[in-house]
Amino acid sequence: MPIPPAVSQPQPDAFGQGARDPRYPMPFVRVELAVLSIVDRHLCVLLGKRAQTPFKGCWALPGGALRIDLDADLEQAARRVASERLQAGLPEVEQLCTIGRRYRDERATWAMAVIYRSMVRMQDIQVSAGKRLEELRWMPAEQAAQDRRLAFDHDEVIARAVAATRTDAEDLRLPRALFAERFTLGELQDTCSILCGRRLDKSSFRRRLAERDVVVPVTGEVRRGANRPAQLYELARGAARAGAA
Amino acid sequence: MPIPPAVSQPQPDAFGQGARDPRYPMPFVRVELAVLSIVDRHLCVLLGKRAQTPFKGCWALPGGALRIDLDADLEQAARRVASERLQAGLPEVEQLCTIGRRYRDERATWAMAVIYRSMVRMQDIQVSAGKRLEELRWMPAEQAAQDRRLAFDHDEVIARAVAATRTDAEDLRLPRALFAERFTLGELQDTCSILCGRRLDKSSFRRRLAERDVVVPVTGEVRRGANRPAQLYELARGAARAGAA
DNA sequence: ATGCCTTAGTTGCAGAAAGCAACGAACAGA
DNA sequence: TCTGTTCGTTGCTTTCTGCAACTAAGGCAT
Repeated sequence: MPIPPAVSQPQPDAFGQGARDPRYPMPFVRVELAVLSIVDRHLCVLLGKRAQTPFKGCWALPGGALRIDLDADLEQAARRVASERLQAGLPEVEQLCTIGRRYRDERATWAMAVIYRSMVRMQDIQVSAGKRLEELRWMPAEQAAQDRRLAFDHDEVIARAVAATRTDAEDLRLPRALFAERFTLGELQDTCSILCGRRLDKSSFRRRLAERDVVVPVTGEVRRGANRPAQLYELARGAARAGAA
Repeated sequence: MPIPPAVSQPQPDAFGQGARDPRYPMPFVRVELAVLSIVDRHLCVLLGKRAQTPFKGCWALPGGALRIDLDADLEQAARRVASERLQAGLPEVEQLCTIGRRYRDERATWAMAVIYRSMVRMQDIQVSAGKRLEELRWMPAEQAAQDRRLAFDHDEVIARAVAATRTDAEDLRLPRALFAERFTLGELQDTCSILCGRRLDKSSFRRRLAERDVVVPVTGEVRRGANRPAQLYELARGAARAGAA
């Protein structure tokens, strides 16, 4: 979105003016991350314990201020914030929603938060609390989605992130980063089952995978346990994200 | 989203500081409206012809700058912009997405647009071009969604708005404002068919309506034409928006 | 009044899609 | 060789949707 020319006009217009008019200050913009993962067979969200006011001591989604000098666009802002706060960059990020309102506090002006959602494998991300964070921890997402003690309205945001993740999984839109390069269909079903929050039927699950070309068998490769080995698969290119109905 | 206290810190932090630091200017924020309606049995989007640079002479979604002095939150900003640009307030608005990036132009800094989507009945809204707009017009949405001549990336935004409207209609999440207080099932099906972009089967459509309690018959009322009269219905309270699977 | 045309509303059936359950296949270990 | 495990498939039931036909209820022309 380009900035309109700084023509001096009495008020901001539908299609122009006002951008640099000091009488119309712009809000404070932050980017927040809803990083989800599966920990111990449960969908979890990464939360940080705030070391500073406001909401000092409360758990909150990690985030940071938008830096228009550093970030080319919002998604890159999300990635920068991620790499600064967490020790690893996020693979795929998906915009979830944007919240903006006047602050009720006495320090009140106006603040916005653009929320990005991302799924990662826990082992791919180094969980270490950045500066000004007392702690960084994986919390059960369902639970966090109802925890009114979270900072701001992050409980509602998490609820939306969980819902979006669920509908994605129901439609077999699977985030690449959540899986190893190769996997068995059993592992895949297990993961999807956790994301969907319900038991999945084996035969029906495989039928849907086949119909929508979500996965491709990796030729001639198997893995062994104390039983029949399982065929290995990988996500079909492109099909993962676009593999909806 | 509250604004953190204006403690002077060297850089904006994950959970604090920086809001008022002049070294970290905030972007220009606009609110844009994707107002959809059904005109002449076609899904259309309301576009304005820009009277000023940038994109002078191009068609674009109507919008306006966020006014943190006037708007309590983003949704209210969308409503204010609507009532200023169009002659009527919008009934239901739904956040669609947020776009933000550095501007490539020489006047470049950074600009964001929060897009809101709304469905209205054409007769409920006065289409009259506001100031600095050459013209305001309903354009076929499908067509506009592919029209690369639109200002900014509004073609893509319209495509997303159409897609969101379509999936809503497929799941029988129907915007109240699109319908009269009372209507026949034939009219309802006709409207949904246009939103979904496909022919709908009568019996299946009515079965789904019944299962999900989307509509309620208005007792003893019918309407007459040159044939059998039709039962009148109204949208079930609450069920319209939450009536998904 | 009778027949014809139109749209409203219902019913039956066929096909698609998802769930349920059982079966054989392939391995390790006893 | 037998057993226990998971893998992978197959057959059937259930559910949902789409197609088509049918009846119902009016207006209108004859």
